[in-house]
Amino acid sequence: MTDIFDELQWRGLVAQSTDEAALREALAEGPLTLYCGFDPTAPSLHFGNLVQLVVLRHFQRAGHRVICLVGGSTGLIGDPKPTSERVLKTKEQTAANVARIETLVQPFLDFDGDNPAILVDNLDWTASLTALDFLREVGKHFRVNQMIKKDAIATRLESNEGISYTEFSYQLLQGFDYLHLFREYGCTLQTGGSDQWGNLTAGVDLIHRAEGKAVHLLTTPLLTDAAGNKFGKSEGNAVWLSADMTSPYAFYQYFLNIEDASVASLLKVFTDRSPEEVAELERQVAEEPFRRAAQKTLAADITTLVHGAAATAAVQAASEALFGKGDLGGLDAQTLGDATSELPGAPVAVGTSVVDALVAVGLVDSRNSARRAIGEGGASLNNVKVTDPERVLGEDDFLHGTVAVIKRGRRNLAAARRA
RNA sequence: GGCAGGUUGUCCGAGCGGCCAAUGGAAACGGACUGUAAAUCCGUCGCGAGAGCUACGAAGGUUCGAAUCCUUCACCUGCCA
Repeated sequence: MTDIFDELQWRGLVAQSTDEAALREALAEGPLTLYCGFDPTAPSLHFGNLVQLVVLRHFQRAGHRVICLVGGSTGLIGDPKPTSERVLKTKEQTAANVARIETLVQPFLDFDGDNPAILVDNLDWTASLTALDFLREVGKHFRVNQMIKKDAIATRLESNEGISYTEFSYQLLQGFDYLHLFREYGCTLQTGGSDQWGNLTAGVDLIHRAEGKAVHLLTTPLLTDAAGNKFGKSEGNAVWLSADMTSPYAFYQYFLNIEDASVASLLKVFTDRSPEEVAELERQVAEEPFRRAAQKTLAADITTLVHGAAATAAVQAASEALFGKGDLGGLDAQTLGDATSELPGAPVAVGTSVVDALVAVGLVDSRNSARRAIGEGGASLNNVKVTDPERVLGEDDFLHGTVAVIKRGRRNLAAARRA
């Protein structure tokens, strides 16, 4: 499988593209330049952005020139969400987010070699642009009649939320990025999530009008589980790529717990596994599901990609120790220490109630729900179910005198470290 | 600027003076089952041990008593200027 388009298609990374035949041809003719934008709406990138990074990675490895754009200016405006108006971020916040994202992106692409990826910030070419010039040079090419037909805009216009002029203008800015990169770098392909289609086409139209040239788009599908829900939420929180926002342990666990029905497709999307390897893992899911070989491979591969091999090894060992059979008391101090260091936790003093410990350690967010959890039989201490709501942590509960493992539900663990 | 409608818990959405911490749905969480999966069934779902406290855009007011009535403000929507 040498054809990049075929490969992306097999991996389930192609949702929609402009003129597929023309794009295939362009890709086959030789290296082209493409870009994908990331808006600094948060101090990190998340699961959804990971899909885009993986796509860029494939393109770079196939010999194409990749531009990674961080939206220092578009982030100040805000991409219209179909549901509601965004709250504007301050310039300082946005700049800080840009800086974080620029470093975050480094491991996914090769910025040095002989086909280096390029990192750009659209603030560089929009900051000095005056409103008048922008309206004259960019705005003149846009028809409001078309702009209001885009899904996100249309939805907002119909809702009682409305839309600000600021967000309405977003597509102009993003379109201008593509035009700029087309002029500066000869960029002729933009990739992005399928929900971005409306914004992406803005650039294609703009280039067509301003330069009379046809350029390409390629979008990735929204990844959903068997029930049609978006992936990328763990415990109601986004799965972030930054270790300080989603720990490598939580990150690994998220993928380890992917439902059977979805592992194969995620393996294709996120790992470099070949069709043969994926087929073999699928077979194992069907025949020996309890081994969860596919989930383990998926979790290990992605964690390695995002956090590196060392972090993966640590997190795998911790998972083995904490979820392996046998009671925790049997673990030696070293293993226990390493394993629990991967867990979220908090210092807890001898004599603290289990209720307070559950709260302190972050497994529940109020003492009420801690009590509820115990009442439901959903809390355990060192893998032993806690039934007495008055139970207090004693000396002996801190294994090796240092840490007690608190569990809520089947798979949420935290460490109560002796204060 | 005028007129009309709207703002409820994570989300959607009832309530229209006491019986409302607030119907219903979704999400989420827990238990049973299994495999740290899915489906299914059962349960929970503001804070507080409790008395109680805090909540229905914000601030005041009327009332024994307000999410429900009045006033002002903010924001949103529509129509008219």
